[in-house]
Amino acid sequence: MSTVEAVACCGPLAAPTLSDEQAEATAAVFKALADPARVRIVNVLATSGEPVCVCHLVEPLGLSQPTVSHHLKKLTDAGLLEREQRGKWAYFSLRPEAVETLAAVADMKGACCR
Amino acid sequence: MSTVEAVACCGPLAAPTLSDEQAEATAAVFKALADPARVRIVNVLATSGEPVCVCHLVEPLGLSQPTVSHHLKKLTDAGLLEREQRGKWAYFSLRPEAVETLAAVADMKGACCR
DNA sequence: TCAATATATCGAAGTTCATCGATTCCTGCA
DNA sequence: TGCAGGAATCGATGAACTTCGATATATTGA
Repeated sequence: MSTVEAVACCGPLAAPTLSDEQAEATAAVFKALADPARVRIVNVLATSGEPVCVCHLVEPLGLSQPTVSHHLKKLTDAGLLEREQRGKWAYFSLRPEAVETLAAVADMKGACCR
Repeated sequence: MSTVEAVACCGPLAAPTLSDEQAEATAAVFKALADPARVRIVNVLATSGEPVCVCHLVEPLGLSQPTVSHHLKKLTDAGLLEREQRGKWAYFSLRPEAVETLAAVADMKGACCR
């Protein structure tokens, strides 16, 4: 399914031309963020500034451990997160490249209206 | 369901604190963009610069008229689009306020890494 | 008022998704 | 080598989503 991360193939919403693949990838990136739990995860990682352990996400999210793991996988598959193994714990962080790309994809202030 | 438009309630991904309502609204905005057809619609509206008639969207999208209408409703309900009736035609355009908000919501360059 | 055209709504079918409990996999330690 | 604990995968269930054809609504012009 996701042989290549969506964030690496997506095109800006304001792109002059947008291929079918780019439109699909762009939608996939937004789909990765289209859930309250995943918005929370990204928010925690963005405000933390450093990698966060899975065990520190389960309780704040109020979801079961498998469900949190499921959401982390979706975000990682989309290319937004990076996984790092530290001993028996798994740490996740935002990929700086993805942060940059996402901001560029969602920014239509230049090309659009008026 | 959508008594209030999501884009009016959403909070930035990098917000220092994010209420449950904000997380939900932010996810709803991304969900509105989580489909290739809707990405295409937004792209057309962003590059067009002026309102676009529904009849000019059906053919390029390669979808049936009811399906295009469905996607336009989703985007409008989220607060991203504005509908304008011109005679028997319906014209849609990006809401400038939503363009501004979306860019701010997706921008984590400030709070995050580095 | 009636016919024609553009758009929205309805109902249905098939697919995808979120969530959980149970289980498996992996890592460090005794 | 075996055990303990953290995290990922599996299987199932119910909800939500996309898509279409058929139909309803709305607007114009005759």
